[in-house]
Amino acid sequence: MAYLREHNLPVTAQRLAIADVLLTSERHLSAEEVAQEVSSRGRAVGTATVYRAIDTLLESGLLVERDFGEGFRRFEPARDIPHHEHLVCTQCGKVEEFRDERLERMTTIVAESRGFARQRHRLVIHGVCRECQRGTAG
Amino acid sequence: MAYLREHNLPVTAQRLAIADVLLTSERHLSAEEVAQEVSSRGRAVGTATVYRAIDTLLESGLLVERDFGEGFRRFEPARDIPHHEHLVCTQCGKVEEFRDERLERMTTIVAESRGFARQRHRLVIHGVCRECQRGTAG
DNA sequence: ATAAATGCAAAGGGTTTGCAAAGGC
DNA sequence: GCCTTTGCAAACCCTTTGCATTTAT
Repeated sequence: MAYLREHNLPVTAQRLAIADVLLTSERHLSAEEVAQEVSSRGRAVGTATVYRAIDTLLESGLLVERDFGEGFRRFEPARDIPHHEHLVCTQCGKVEEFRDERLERMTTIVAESRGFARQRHRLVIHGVCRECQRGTAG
Repeated sequence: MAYLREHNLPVTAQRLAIADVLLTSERHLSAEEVAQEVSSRGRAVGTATVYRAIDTLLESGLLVERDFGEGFRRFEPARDIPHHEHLVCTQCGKVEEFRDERLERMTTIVAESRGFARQRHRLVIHGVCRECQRGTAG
């Protein structure tokens, strides 16, 4: 909300609720999940408002968007972690994050060896998490 | 077309044209590009037909789908290459492929260290290709 | 009071589906 | 002829946009 004030933007109840849900979440939420969560906390919000608030948060740099190839985007708070990769469970959808310096270097080397000026990369590993491996059916 | 016969599926002109465009392409085509290319070769096809033909080709294993985060899928023939990564130019859209054994191993190790049974992974490096670096505007 | 945010609903892009017509077998 | 494929259009999902209304400042 400091951001909102700094930019002379109205601090509305909806924006605060949406920002709170998104920026304190431990999970990677979709826009729909944000709307549901905000609503379940007593303050219903329209889909458009969620997307508009997300845009603002993305511009502010407080939020980061992810694409796990599901056909829609997910969002996570931009914590202190500069860059990290994702490990996604193909059964329960759980997402774990990890960081790997070697991978950073490797992508730069590969890019340069082919004449590309590396900008960024995206690695997603799909697998079955420990819990889902135990219970055969979840 | 051998596949079609083997599975007792009708060999239609549309399916052959779509398969020909997709399986002989050097580029990573989108569904729309396939439709355009087929049409430009004189045989107009409906969008639905393109998608249905793509489904068949994906099931057959002759075609592989890719997601470069553009909001739609691209397809490439499943050549002999078992698995490879992608290097995408953020200016002209050119896609280069490369293979890296270390990356394969690395993803397995990372996944296992976190209790995941690795299934697959997806790495896309974004950058600016040599040609686009030369000409400032293209 | 002004200027912006909200919410609804309609529109948009990519993809899928229903069904009558066309076509391979 | 039987059965599948085709093609159109409508439907679908996620997201964006238009516009009247509400709200923060």
